[in-house]
Amino acid sequence: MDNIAIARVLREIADLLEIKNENPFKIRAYRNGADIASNHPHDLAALDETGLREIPGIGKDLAARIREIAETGDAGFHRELVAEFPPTILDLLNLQGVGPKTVATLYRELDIRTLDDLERAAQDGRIRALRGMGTKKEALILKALDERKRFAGRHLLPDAHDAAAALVSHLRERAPEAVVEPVGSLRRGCDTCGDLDLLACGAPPSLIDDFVEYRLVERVLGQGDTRSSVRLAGGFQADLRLVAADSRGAAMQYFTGSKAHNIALRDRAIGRGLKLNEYGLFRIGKETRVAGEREEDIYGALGLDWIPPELRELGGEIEAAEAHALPRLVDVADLRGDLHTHTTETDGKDDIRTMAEAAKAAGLEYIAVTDHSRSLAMANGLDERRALDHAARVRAIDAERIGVRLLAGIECDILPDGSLDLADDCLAALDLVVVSVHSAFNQDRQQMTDRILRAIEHPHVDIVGHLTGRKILRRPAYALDVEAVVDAAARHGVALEINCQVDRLDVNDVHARLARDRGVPLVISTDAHSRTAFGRLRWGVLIARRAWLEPANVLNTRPFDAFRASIRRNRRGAA
DNA sequence: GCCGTTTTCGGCCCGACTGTTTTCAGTCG
Repeated sequence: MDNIAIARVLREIADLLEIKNENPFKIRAYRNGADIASNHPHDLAALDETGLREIPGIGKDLAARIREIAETGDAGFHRELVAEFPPTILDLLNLQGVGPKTVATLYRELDIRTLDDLERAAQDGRIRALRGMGTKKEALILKALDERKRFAGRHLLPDAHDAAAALVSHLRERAPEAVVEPVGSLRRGCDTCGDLDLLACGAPPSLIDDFVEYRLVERVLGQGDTRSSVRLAGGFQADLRLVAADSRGAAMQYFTGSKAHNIALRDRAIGRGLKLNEYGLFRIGKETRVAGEREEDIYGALGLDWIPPELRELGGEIEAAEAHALPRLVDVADLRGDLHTHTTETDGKDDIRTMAEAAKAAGLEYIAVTDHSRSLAMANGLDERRALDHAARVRAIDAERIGVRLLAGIECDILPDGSLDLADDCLAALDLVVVSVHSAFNQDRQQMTDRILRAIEHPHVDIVGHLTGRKILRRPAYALDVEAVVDAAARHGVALEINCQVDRLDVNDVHARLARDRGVPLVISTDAHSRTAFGRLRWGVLIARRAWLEPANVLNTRPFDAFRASIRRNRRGAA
């Protein structure tokens, strides 16, 4: 049982307890446990009860449940709940406007167990007959059922950025005197976004009208004096909140989240006789305001350094801020090179020189040309002869000193048995070797782990590309013991890539932070297949920032010569 | 269910909006 599977059981317990109208704090404890499990870098199944209880938020009961799930695949407590309620009713919870109380009523009064049951009941007019419900609620349910079919789930980060930017500029035109900006998961740099949260400070109330009249609004979910939610064409939900200009810092803090970070911060406020909400930080009793205009002042009044949004996930940032020990996070401007690019020699769209010029225009000092190897036939992958000829062409252009330095590299396939796709003498003759998995994704966890470990042990390997193979919103990562791979990378001085393809962002923030903690160097690379792709370094940088990476943790922040000296093949005494 | 420099018991984050109600419960973020 991996952490995701453990998290799923805990989350289902929380949802079912909520439908059962149990103690809300018990529900929160389970939900918190699920969050801890899904974000924990180590396998919880490998920890004993004592080890589990050392994790804040995991106590006696949760530790026992997690052990039980790890050993048997399920928990007796979970089975008892499922016997009480059919698990299919959890689907109902995902509908906009349907919460646990409604689900419980629907099940108790009308024996509604599935989305189909619910649709029939709404169509037959049986919902409106229930106490506390009416025709509007019934219509809302039908609407939510319809939208669920069309807009499922989350969106890629860059899509969310584009949609938010267009909406922000619409609002800024209507209220030039106001400060309008994205908050929420967008500001925290999460790798997917569920909705767009926008904050407007010092705007007239009429901005709410301008918001709901935006040309892409398909449905208004709610509209009041200070906030509104809409559904946009394309599936985004957008939320706008208005506050006075002098509450901007408090509101930004509040609406940036994360939820867990905010709860911890408000808890800290209470401990100091203060109350924190979106309008400011107040002294309880006297109701005087201590801070509110600037985020820095909110954190400062709570005895903390200002915390960058990407770190606000309750992953130790509050303790670090208290100790003045927050990292100086890596920034796009720190990056000097890109170590994963393709050309027309395999499946790229542009030739070596065009890619080099584009990298230079993007402000980079060096790139590695890393076309595919032989076994990726679909991409016209290179055999040894072509790889060396291609390397000679790369070096010839580099010798012209065109303003960006070039490394002759390869993205070499890791074959299913863990051997590499090109001969050792060829790999030894290149400047940089990135190795990646492009085949046999369905190997079991042990096979895949052994496969990648074997590749890392190969003396000519410098970097592992897109380690987990995930395609965001399309396919999950393959089964892999990431911790074992990270430890091997640390032993052999191999770097891990943060791949900037917008649907990869692989490794993710959790794994990158684990790598940092174990002393594994990282690189942030575009995997560019055309001259337009260098701009996407910014997405990888967000992952790096969420992983607490400083410039020193990222090899391609170094100048060209220092970078070359830092990769495995060029280090003295490298394994 | 978790937790402890007020506490091993008694706390646990906060507010806006909607619909169905005549004062509030449910949902959401």
